[in-house]
Amino acid sequence: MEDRVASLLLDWYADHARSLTWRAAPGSALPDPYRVWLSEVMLQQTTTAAVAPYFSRFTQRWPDVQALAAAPEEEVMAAWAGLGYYSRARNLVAAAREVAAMGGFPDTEEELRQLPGLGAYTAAAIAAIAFGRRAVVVDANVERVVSRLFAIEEPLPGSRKIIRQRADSITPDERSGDFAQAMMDLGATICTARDARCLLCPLQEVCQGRVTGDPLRLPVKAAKKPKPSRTGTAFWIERDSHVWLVTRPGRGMLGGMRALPDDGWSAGSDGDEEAPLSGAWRAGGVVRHSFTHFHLELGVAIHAGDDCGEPSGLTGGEWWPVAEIEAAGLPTLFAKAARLALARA
DNA sequence: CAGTCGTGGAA
DNA sequence: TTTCCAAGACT
Repeated sequence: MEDRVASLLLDWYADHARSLTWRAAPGSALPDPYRVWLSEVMLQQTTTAAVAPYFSRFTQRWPDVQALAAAPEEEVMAAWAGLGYYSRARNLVAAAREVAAMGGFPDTEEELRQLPGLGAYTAAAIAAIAFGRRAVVVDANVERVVSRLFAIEEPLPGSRKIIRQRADSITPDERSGDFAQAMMDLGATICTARDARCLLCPLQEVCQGRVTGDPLRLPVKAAKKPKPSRTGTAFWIERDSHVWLVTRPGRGMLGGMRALPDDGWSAGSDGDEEAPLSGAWRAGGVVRHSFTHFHLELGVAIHAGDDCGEPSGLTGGEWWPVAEIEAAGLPTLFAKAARLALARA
């Protein structure tokens, strides 16, 4: 059965591959490793629809890895704003500089794995897709498809080991890049998390999950913890058509990103409501935003004393032209807050 | 190993 | 409204 899977899947892929700008046509020449790498990093935990416009902007602005390596990190971070998981952007720059110094991308899974931001999945994906190497590519799609295909009852994440073994057993020696992308397309369009459209599936005749019962209940997953809810405050301080922005510490939430000053809210505790500046404040509204592991209700406080003397006590930030706030590269949470403040100004 | 780390769309 | 989840990496 194992060797049947690749054949069935690759045949299906020839006709049903999704058309994505970073992807080569099935069976065609190997795509540019730079574009494969960039797309794979952007696609980590991120939908193709969200990635598409960012991929276009990045490749237009930085057409190759040398260009990206030469870019100021700050500009790359700002260009990444809104896409989330910002450590990816920091690692992207670091990896680009390593690759540029090496004279090009390494072409083995093991070497790729050493680059910052490349884990087991991404290294395997690039080795297979960009360099035609046989690699066992396991992402959430593959986990789901394999769990159903082999009717694996053990719940995730404990089942990862057996899933990898099973994925290895069906990965072909040739065209493993197309095979990986076919598995992901199958998981994205047919064998999805909320549906199992078995009648449309090219693997229906070999799928054990379909025979053994309800494939939708696979893979079994451990229950998730409820998200806590936190409150915090962001502060809008405007003088002479400029707003005070800070750059957040490199590590942690929204690390390295420009932001409005705030009162220290975090996943673990509410903000302390302490303003960075004395004087009168007025309420600018509330932003509700959900992160991966907690909900945040962020109040926006607007400084009313915009005609007093030079604000003292403001350090570690910069005055940013309000008219160019879009170019500041604020993460979505603070972009929402800024929008609110500007609407109430 | 389990927690941290964004965001927007779908149900 | 709330939950789930999408081409995971890192600690």
